[in-house]
Amino acid sequence: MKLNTKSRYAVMALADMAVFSTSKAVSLRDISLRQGISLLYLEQIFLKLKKNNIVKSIRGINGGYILNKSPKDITISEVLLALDQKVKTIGCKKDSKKSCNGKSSKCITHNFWDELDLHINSFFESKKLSDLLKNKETRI
Amino acid sequence: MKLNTKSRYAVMALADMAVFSTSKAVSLRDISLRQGISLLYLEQIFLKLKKNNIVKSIRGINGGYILNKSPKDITISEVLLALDQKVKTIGCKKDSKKSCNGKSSKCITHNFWDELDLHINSFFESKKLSDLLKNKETRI
DNA sequence: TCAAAACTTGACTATTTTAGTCGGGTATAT
DNA sequence: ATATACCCGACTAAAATAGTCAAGTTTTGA
Repeated sequence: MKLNTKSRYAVMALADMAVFSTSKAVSLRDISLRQGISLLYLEQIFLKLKKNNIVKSIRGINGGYILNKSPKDITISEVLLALDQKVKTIGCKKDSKKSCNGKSSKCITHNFWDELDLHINSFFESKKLSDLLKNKETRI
Repeated sequence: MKLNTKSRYAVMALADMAVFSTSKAVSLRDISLRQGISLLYLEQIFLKLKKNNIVKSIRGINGGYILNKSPKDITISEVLLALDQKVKTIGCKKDSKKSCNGKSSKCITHNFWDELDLHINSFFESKKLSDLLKNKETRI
């Protein structure tokens, strides 16, 4: 059970932006150098962040990305969602008529997984980008 | 971010045992049929559960597995641990001298991932196998 | 005693996911 | 103009997942 690197990098990159500039454009090249994340990979990630209105882009020389909202208004939940990473612990097929594992009714552990999903997702919803910057002992 | 099926099946199977018998041996064949899980896969899973003293086995005809403790004394945490599935959200390499992403100090999001791990793992530690059986509306 | 039920174990494999890279764009400030 | 930086789809190597397979051993009931 692991968060994938794409999501982790997305959060790292946004935190970087929040630290270094909330007003003027930050280039992916700078983020790449500071955070040690592949530039090409960052492009892929920011494409999604942009599509989900978490950042906006400025093209051309001196261009880059800017946070679309204040860090205190950006939840980690919406960042993960942008990367298609909502927590989904169970594999019980909900889409079909049969609910769990081919059985006709809810499996015995079904409610538990729902509870787990809720527990994790509400954590992500409660956390804002600004919360990550609070600890002064953490550094880039 | 998903729990793997091995862990999910392990929890399902143990819940099945807790429902059907806490005293006499339950064969994997029965669990397989009731829960719709491959018998061969269950064998692999129960090997680990046994190694971690969560269940004990009885060989021969009418053999099977028995819970080693009361369902109220088995935490989900220890089940996942038996399946090598502790939650580990971040990939920052802690083992090397350099801590995060090749940088020499903690990355900006480091504490956040730690907090997340704690949040999830304490959930698993607080939940007992017996908690899963409480909802009378859930059925096999 | 002996066959069948059931556990034991390691090795193997197809499929899927992950973690990227590549190549060829387009926009824009200087 | 041209370098910088965003845009975007396609591709791929490596790892993880979700099992299966083969070849046992142990125990019990007939």
